[in-house]
Amino acid sequence: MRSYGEYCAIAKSLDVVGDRWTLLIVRELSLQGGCRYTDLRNGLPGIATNLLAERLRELEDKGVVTREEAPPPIATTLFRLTPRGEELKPVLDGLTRWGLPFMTEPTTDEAVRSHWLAGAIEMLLEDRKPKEAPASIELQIGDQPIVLNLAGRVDVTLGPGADPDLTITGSPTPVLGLLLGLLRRGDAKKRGVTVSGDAALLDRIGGEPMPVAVSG
Amino acid sequence: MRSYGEYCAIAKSLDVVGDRWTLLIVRELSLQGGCRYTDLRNGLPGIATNLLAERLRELEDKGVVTREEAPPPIATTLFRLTPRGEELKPVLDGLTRWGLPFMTEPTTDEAVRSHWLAGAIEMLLEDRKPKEAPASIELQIGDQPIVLNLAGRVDVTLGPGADPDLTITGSPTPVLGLLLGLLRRGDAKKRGVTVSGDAALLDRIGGEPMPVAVSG
DNA sequence: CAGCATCCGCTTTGATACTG
DNA sequence: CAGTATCAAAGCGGATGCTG
Repeated sequence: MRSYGEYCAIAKSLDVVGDRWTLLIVRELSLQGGCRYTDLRNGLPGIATNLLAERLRELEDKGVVTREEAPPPIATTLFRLTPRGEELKPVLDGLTRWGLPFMTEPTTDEAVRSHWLAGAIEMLLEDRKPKEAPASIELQIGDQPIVLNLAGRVDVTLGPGADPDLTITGSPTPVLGLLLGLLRRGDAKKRGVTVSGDAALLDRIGGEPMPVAVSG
Repeated sequence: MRSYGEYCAIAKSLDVVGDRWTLLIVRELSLQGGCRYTDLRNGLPGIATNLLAERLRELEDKGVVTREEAPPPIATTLFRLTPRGEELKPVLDGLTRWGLPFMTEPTTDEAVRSHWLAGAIEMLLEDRKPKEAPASIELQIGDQPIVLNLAGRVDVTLGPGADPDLTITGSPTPVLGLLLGLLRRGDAKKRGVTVSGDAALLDRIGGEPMPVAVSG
């Protein structure tokens, strides 16, 4: 990308991560940790493969990403954020927060990936009864289950959980609305959400009040 | 800009503010408040005028910017951030922080504007002796003076201050280094910084420790 | 298959000139 | 002052092909 040529910290940042796709690549690496090229393509539907390769090279040059040539047993290249790259987390969090109001029900042509939602969920939810016994909630909303582990704080992992205490199934918006306490259980049910297990756990979690679209 | 088509808050944000120049336009309006078209052009050296016009229209459509047709006595259009636009501040702050390490001495082809630096300064500095009498420091580093008003907190304004207690002149990097406490007064002097007035005020201000380039 | 590189048509950007 | 209009250059998207 052509530099803005401004002696300004914001412009300098955008000189590095302001290109199309670049911050989304950082998002992938931030949410998923080390990724293979193929994992990245999967998490960035629609990116042209040459662009992905080029962006990765640029990010490597600029010290945001490292390329790890894994030894024989794995035999694949792993891309990873450098510490400097990890420092972009506050920027990603800021964009996540700001973008939440746009998260109305996904249209049919929109890609949905569980790990994209996992980041937002982890940022937004808290364990309101941190002294109670650990418990887990499994969400069925994307391409794979999302597991919320409650144990003083809310820890989010992907993939099927071992015997969750509560399972929630439905489309993204009302499920998120239910989790955030913006939608009552009855209203969520009307919008196709299924709750099975220890529903009391819903009162245990919650987020700061915010006017997100998921409530609408 | 073509939408990323992802059901992800970050991608949704970038669908709105991810275009080239867009966040810098938001920066201008955030730092300067209401701006005329010409003010924006001035704060965005290098932008093509058709692009500025197009971006402003898009931002207006998306509810980030409003256009105020001022009445006759002023007879000019004022662009302003909406409340939703103001909510981008955390994103701008995140980018400011992340970009600071890139702020080595500006090259000759880089534009320098005082108000770009003012935002970073206000974010980084604090009044460490909030109970002392109010005082002011004037910096001569950009296209216009920057005044730091110390009164429990550090308030930054542009334009010449009325009889500042301390005046600092020099090139941006060492002046910022001096302010942040990363550079001792002697070292700053060696790098061309002039300090005149109540130099004790330098101990009154300071920022959180951070490895910024201005120290180098 | 993973990790690219190349080619080509389309869109976006940049530079400049011009206008109410 | 606040924009349009125009056009060349750069960037992007999509398809395809190559290499270990």
